[in-house]
Amino acid sequence: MPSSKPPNHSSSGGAPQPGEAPELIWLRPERTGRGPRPAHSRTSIAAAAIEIADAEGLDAASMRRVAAALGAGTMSLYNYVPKKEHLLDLMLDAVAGEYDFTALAPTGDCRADLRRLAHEQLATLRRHPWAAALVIARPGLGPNALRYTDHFLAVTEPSGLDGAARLEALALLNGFVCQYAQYERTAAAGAKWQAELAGYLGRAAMSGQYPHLAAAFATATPPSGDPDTVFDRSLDRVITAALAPVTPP
Amino acid sequence: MPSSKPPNHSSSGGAPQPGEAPELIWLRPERTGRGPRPAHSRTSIAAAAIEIADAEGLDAASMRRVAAALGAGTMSLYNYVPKKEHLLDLMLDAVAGEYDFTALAPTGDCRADLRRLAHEQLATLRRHPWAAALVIARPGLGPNALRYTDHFLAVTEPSGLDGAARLEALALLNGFVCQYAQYERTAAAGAKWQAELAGYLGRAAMSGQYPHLAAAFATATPPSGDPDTVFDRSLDRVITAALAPVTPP
DNA sequence: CCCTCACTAGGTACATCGTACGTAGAAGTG
DNA sequence: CACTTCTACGTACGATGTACCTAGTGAGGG
Repeated sequence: MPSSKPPNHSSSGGAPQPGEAPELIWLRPERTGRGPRPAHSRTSIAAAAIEIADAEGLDAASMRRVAAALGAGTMSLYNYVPKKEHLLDLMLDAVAGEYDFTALAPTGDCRADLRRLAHEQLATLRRHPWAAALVIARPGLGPNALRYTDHFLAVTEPSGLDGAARLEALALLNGFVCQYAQYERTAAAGAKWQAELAGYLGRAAMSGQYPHLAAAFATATPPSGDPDTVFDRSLDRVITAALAPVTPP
Repeated sequence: MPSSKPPNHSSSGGAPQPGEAPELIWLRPERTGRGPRPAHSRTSIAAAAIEIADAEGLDAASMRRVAAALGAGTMSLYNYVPKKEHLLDLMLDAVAGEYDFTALAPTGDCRADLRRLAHEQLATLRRHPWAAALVIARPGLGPNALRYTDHFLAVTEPSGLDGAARLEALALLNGFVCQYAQYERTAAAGAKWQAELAGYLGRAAMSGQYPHLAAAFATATPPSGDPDTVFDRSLDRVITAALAPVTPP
């Protein structure tokens, strides 16, 4: 369609309409009003994709599989999701929509609120093991992600930090929780190879090339309590770091 | 070389040999001694793959492309790298081998050493933009990664923390630096869409659905100094968090 | 009212990916 | 020497994302 659309149509408010289609899926209207009603919605598409990804992993959520799960032809999906990337955006935002922000309403105790929020986030990421890697890789700008950001800003209001610092704190905490979820995931996946891994590490430690590693292993207490304990311990440190005033000294 | 030749070839020393081939590539010997000499080495393979990934992105480093860059047939590569995953392992470990640990030798000032190490790591991740996502997703157990771990343990020895706590600190710091590198990457990639993104966020803020976000934007100072300043500021906080004693209260 | 055309649904086709499998030959061991 | 065990590589298969094309539908302007 090289026929350039004339600059009519009074671009939608302040939206910069550079040339053709916007890159962010959130900038495309879900429905324009003309033509037949779409048979599916973004939320139903995201739900179908999430169900597949939860059950069989992110790779299983291919365009074909998702379309089939919706009872649609493969290429019909491209009317809703111009690129596979955008499907991931929809999935992520749907996951971000699982929070119950009224139950997490700010209590005035900033640290406690953040702890609860982080635990909720970890639970969500455990429910959707594929999500952590995506959250790290992509910005997340859908309506639910914005709602999450807004909630975070509300919770951290009593901290005395300004907006920018609180957004940095959000990134820090978000990153930590995702990281931890990822760690749990690889640890669970690697449990089968733990035996050969232990042998490998043991041999590496005994090789003398890694003296400090060997020393650390010698004084290690493997279990160190249940897995949530180590999360809580690190979480507390990260919250402290995130809420620290901008220029301590 | 502690890998003493086992008297019987049924079990290789302390390595648990569950059924067939080990899952970690580091558990397969690079050379068994029998048959013709391999025409390539793990390091040369990793170097070729890294060159491609640096220039054209991680997706361009396909088995075919890497094999062609080595002047080998596609399937020959599978003699060295039984799975694509393992190629990524090789690449990551080669990147981890770029550190000059003698130049980063511990000085006794734990915080300063960690700052230098983190800056070196950020520089490395900027040189190889694809690496951050992989470091987050995979454990990293090759010889160079182990050397890095050992160095980190050496540097943090004066902190007074035990081995386990220092490994947690490593994960925390590592995660933060990778996260930051990823953020830089997506920010750079999104610079083109910054205009439409700004419009989108502005409209979202004006919609009234995100009051705290709108307030934060209203008081925002976009540049906030050069990008390294914000890294340094957060890095300091994360180092503090990572080195905090195990049970503060 | 009906015409019109933006929109939807869906099929076919292609390049590219990872990799299973089989064959041919070379280097080390007995 | 023969035998074993490795390397090298071509062919082939299933899966993926998606460009392009054909129909058909239903709301808007005349």
